[in-house]
Amino acid sequence: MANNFIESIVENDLETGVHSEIITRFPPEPNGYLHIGHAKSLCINFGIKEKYHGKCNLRFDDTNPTKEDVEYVDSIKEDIRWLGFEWDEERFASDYFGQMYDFAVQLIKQGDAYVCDLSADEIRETRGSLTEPGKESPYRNRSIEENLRLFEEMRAGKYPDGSKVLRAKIDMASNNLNMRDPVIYRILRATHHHTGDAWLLYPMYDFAHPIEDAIENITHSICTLEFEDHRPLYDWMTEHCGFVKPPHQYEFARLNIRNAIMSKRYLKKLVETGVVDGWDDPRMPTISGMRKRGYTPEAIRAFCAEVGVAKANSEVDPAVLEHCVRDDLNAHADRIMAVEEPLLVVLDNVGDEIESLNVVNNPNDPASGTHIIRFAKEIYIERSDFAVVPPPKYHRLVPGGMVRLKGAYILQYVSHKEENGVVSEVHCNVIPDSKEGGVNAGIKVKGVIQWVSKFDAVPAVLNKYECLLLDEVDGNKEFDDRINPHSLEVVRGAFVEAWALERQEGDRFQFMRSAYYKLAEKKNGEILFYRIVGLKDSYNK
RNA sequence: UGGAGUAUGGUGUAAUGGCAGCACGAAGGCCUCUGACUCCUUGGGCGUAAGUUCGAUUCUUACUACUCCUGCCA
Repeated sequence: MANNFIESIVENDLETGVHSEIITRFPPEPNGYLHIGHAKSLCINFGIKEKYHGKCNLRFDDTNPTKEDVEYVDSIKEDIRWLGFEWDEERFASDYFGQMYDFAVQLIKQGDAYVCDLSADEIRETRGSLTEPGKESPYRNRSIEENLRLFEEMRAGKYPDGSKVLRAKIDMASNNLNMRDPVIYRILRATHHHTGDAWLLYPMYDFAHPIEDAIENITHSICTLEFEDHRPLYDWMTEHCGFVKPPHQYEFARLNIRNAIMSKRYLKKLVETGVVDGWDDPRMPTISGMRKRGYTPEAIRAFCAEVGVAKANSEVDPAVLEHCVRDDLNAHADRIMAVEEPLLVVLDNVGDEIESLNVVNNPNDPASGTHIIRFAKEIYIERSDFAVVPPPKYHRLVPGGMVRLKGAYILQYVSHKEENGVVSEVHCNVIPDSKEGGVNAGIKVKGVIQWVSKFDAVPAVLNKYECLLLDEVDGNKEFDDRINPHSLEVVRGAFVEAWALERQEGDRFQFMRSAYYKLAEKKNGEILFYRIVGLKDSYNK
């Protein structure tokens, strides 16, 4: 059953025998890190591979050496693997530079391409406008022999950068600007990250991409909407290069998330200007940033499935993404307890002994196992979990009230101390035999709160990263006015279970006082948590 | 009259010439050793106008709105 219009096309092609095997491709230009928008494309292309038992190639579309770098190809591969996708062939567009050159020669011989001496400015000026046709280049009707010689000389380095280009000879009067004799080769003396200095002639996307697809026998070349106008040129290219069973291009609307920065250009600027720490800064909507912040591959893939594929431009509510993360973490993340703003609770009827308690790692997942936490006379609870004057419907500890310590006993209020109007200490008694399974375990209490033993608490740093947001105040499209990076808020004085220290880096944790967190790194003996996403809070709203 | 594309609840996305479904969000409630989750309930939609038809969200036309297109970027 097709989930979207592209899958419908694929299924139809399969049923009618147009294709017996589906081959897609993911063709990033290695000029930046992958972001959540790429995840959508990944899910579409690899999703088709998986669903219809086809293939999907990873191809680096590296036709512009001035913008590309190996750092990016490495990161892209890492991110795709992390998301759980396996590509079939791994290629570089630059692997085909030799073949592309031959196709260019073929076009020249067919009279379908010519060497043009116009400058970039002149080409722009003679291209016409949206409403007016362009003017034909004075070099348009050079002889095939002359074009062949000139093109060979361009390759040999006889001409300086920008002095000559190869153009497809199509139609300067076309309503589609892409068909007005598009440039297909330019001279660029730049060292290529993959081919070094082997070439100083580089093909343009519109020429290269259909050829790359055709060489790899791609059946469905899926790209974003802005390439719709390029499709006639794509088809012209495969036809004039003589491919008998050419690939076809299909377009979908790119992903937009409300208030999130999704443009690679802007993301790059954030990195270069030092607004963020790097492409993997937890505030970045990059795959690596989201990974660092604690998002799971499963959550990201679920999000892409939820968002769907269509041709209408839209803006997804970030709440959908947050829901997908919560959903996955709720099912799979181990729980620990933590308090952000500690309040000391002294248990008057507890001696100096330490009691080990066995608690489940994840109540939703029996296979997740258990771990030991230690209970003692002095514990910390969250400051907001005690209220001298409770607001209506308060479900936590109040003077005269009872509350359960998660994983341990029921607590009964005895007294509290205040300094300058601030609660400094609370005294309670523990209800005997009120642990799970105890005779008093069934006592109805107002609620359940988290706690950490004072002697066993591990100091933690909570990094409350928030997403980078667009400032919507005036709708100004200018970059600098729209970026509104939330400042990093580090909360010290927080404590987590000692058990957290024993965990492996990269393990996922939750503590659900008011948010989800992931243990991100240990630094200088401290544990660093990143806040991923807020929970719904039916009390505070 | 430049060309191309799109239009379904607040958001995203389906299906269909005949009851418009799902998810997120929202509102209310039950439950709870996570005020989470689960569960229950509620509200909310086919851009406008004509036409074809017994019947149109679906087909046709016009209109309107939005997006993309004048890189030797991809």
